Amino acid sequence: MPADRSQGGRPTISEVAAEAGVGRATAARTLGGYGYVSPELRERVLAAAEKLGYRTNALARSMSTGVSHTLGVILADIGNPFFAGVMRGISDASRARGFDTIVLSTYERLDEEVAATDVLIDKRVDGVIIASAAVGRDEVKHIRAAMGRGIPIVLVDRAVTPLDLDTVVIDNRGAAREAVEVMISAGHRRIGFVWGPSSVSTPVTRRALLETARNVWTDGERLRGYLDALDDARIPLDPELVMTGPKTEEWATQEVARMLALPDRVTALFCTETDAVTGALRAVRAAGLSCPRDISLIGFDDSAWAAVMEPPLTMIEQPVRQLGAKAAEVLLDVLDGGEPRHEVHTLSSRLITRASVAPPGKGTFYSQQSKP
Amino acid sequence: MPADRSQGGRPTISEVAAEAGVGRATAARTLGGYGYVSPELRERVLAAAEKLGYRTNALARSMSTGVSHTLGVILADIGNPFFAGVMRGISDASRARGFDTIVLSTYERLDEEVAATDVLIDKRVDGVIIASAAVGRDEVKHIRAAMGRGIPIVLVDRAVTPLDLDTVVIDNRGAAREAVEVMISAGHRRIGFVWGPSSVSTPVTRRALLETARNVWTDGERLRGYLDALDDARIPLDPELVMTGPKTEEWATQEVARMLALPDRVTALFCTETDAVTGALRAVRAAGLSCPRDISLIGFDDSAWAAVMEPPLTMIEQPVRQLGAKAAEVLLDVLDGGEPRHEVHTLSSRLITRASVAPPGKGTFYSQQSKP
DNA sequence: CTGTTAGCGCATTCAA
DNA sequence: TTGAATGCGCTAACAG
Repeated sequence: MPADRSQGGRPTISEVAAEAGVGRATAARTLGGYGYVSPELRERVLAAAEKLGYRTNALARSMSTGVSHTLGVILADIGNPFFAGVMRGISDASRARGFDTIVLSTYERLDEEVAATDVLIDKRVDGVIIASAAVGRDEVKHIRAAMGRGIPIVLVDRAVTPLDLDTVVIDNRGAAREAVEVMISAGHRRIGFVWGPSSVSTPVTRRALLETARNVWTDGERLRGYLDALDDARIPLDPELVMTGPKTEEWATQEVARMLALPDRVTALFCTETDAVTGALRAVRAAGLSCPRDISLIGFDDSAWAAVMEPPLTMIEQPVRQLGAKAAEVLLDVLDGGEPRHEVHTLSSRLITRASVAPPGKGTFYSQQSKP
Repeated sequence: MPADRSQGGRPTISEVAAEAGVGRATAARTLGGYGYVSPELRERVLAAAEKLGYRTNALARSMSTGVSHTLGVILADIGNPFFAGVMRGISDASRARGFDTIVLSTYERLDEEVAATDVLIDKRVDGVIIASAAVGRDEVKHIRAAMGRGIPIVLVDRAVTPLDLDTVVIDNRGAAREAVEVMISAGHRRIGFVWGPSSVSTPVTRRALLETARNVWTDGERLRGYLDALDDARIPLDPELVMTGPKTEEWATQEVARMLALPDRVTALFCTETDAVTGALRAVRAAGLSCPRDISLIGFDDSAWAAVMEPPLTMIEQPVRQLGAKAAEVLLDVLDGGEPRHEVHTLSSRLITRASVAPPGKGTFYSQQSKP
C-alpha cells in the first residue's frame, strides 16, 4: 500500500468513470485521447473529469506504455552560461515536441557522469543527451551500457571518438585555427594559448600536450587548431606559451602573467573560454599593458560584454542554443521511429571581428612595466 | 500490453528472484533495501541482480510509494546566466539529498507557467520551486491549485504577495536603494533607472510606474528602492529618467540614448539587469561619453566581465547559487516531514565597489557629442 | 463503439 | 525470516 500519498484528493480514471457513469476504459480513452468514444459519452467524461479536477498520472501512463516523454541531459555544469544556453536549446526543442527534461551536471567528473547515467536509466527517460567528459575506450562503458539497454543517445558539444553516435558539435579545430591565423596575419608570432591542457609535466612537449589535451574533447580540438595555424605559418611551438594547470580564471591570470614576463614575451593571446578571456585580461591590465596596442586577443564564446569592452573584443561566437536544439531534434527524430544516422552534425561558429587584434607594432618594445 | 518497450533486456525483480531461486518479495527487499533478509539469500539475490544487470525501475517504485524523488523547477529562462546559477544551486542541493530535477522555462509568460505547473503535477514531482511571473490574486490560481493537491511549493527569487509560501529572495529594494544612495552621495541628482517597468503610457506618473512595475516582483522592488533613495535625498522623481518598454539590450540602449540627449541629461545610471548594463554602456559609448568621467553606473548582477571592464564596474552581487540551494533545502526539509514555515528567507546581496562611480564633475558640462 | 480483463514492476500487508 | 497475494493508475487487447 502506498505510503502517505499526499492528501489533496487526486481522482483516478476510475473515479471519473464512475462519476460519468461509464466504464473505465471509456473514460481512459477520452482522457487519454486514443480510441473511439461517442460524443455524448465523451462529453460526460470530460465534465466529470473537470468536476473532479482530474489530472492524468504520467507515471502510471509511463508504466504501461513504456514511454516517459522525458529526456535526460548530462552536462558539465548547468551553471555555466555556455551549457545554460545549450540547455535552453534542448529545453525549447523538447517541449515543442512534448518532452520534458531532467538535467544533471557532472563538473567534468567521470564518476558523476556514470552516476547520472544510472539515474536516468532508472527513471526510464526515453533518450539521453550528453556532453561527455569521456574520451578513451575504457571511459565509455556507461554509455555503451545505456546503448545496450536500447536507450537512444546523442552527444552534444563534445564528440567521443570511440563511440559511433549521433553527435552535434561545432568545428572547434577550424574555429581555433581561424582565430590564430588572424593573429598571425596581423604579424604575431608569439601567441599564447590560454586554458587548455590541464596537467602537463614540464618540460612540455608537443606530444605531451596533445596527450593531456585528451581531457576534454573541445580543448583538444582547439589546441589542434592552434597548432595547425602555427604549423602553416612555420612558427615552431613554444610550450612556454601554452597554459597548463587548473582551469580557473585565477590560474589563467597567473599563466598569462608568466607569459607576459617572458624575455620574448607573448604579443597575442588565444583564449579557449570566457573565463580564460577575463583571466587573461586581468593579467594584461596588471602588467600595465594595453589591448590591442601591446597585446592582441581573441577568445571563445562571444557575449554582450565582449562588445562593450574597451576595446571591443574579437570573439568566436558559437551557436549555443542551436547546438542544444539540434541535439534534441536528432534525438527526438530517433524516438519518433527514425533510424539513428550515427553521424556528426557540425554547426558553424563565427569569428566576430571587433577591435582586439592589431599588429604587434610598437607595443612589443615596451617593457612589461611601462606603466606607472 | 506495453508498446515496443525498448529491446535491451531490462530484467525485473521477478526475474532476479527466479535467477536467485527466491521469492520476489525477498528479492524486492534486498534490492529495495528495506525489510529483513538473511545474509545468504541477500548474497544470492545480489549476485543474480549483478549477473542479469538489474536496475530498479524508478517509475514502478514511484507508482507504489507515491514518491518520485524528483523536484520540479519553474524558472523564467534557464538560458539566462542568473537563473542558470540559481538552477545550479537547486541542482546541487537536490542531488546531495537524492533528488533529481525537471526544469521548465516560462519566459515570463503566465500561460507557460500554468502549463509547466500542470506538467509537473502530472509527472508527480514531490515538490516544486518557482520563480513566478505571477503577481496579482487572480494570477496565482495554478499555484493555489497545486497547493490544494498537497504539493509543497517554495518560491525563489520572486515573492508572490498574495501567497503564504516559503520564499527565498534577496533584499532587492534595499540593494537598489544602497546603490542609488552611493550615486547620490557622489553628488548625482539626475539618475536614470534602466530596465524596469515594461509598459507605461506617457506621461509616466509615479503611480503608473509602481503600477506597471507589478510585472515582475524584482523589478518592482528595485524601482521602489530607487524611489526610496530619491525620496530620502528629496530628489523629485523625473519620469523621463525611467526606462519603459521592452526589456531588451537594444531598447535599453535606445532609452539611455534618450536620457543622454535630454537638455538636463542623466549623469548616472542604475541598471537592474546585466543586459541593461551592456545596453546602457553601448549608449554611453555611442554618445562619446566616458564612464565614470561623464556617466557613473551601477548595475545588478556582478560577473567576471564587470571586473575587467574599463573602468571596472561597481556592481551588485547576488548570492545566486545560494538562492537556489536554500530554496531546495527548504523544500526538501518539508518533504522530509518538516512543517512548512511559510516564511520569507532573505539572503544578502553585496555592493562591490569598483570604479564606475565618480562625482558628476566636469563631465557634466560636456556636450553629448564632445567626441569625434 | 463500449466495457471487461489483464498486466507494467515494485512495495507491502499477512500467513506460513 | 520468507513468500504469496494485492494494489498503485493507466493502457491495451479482446469480447460484446
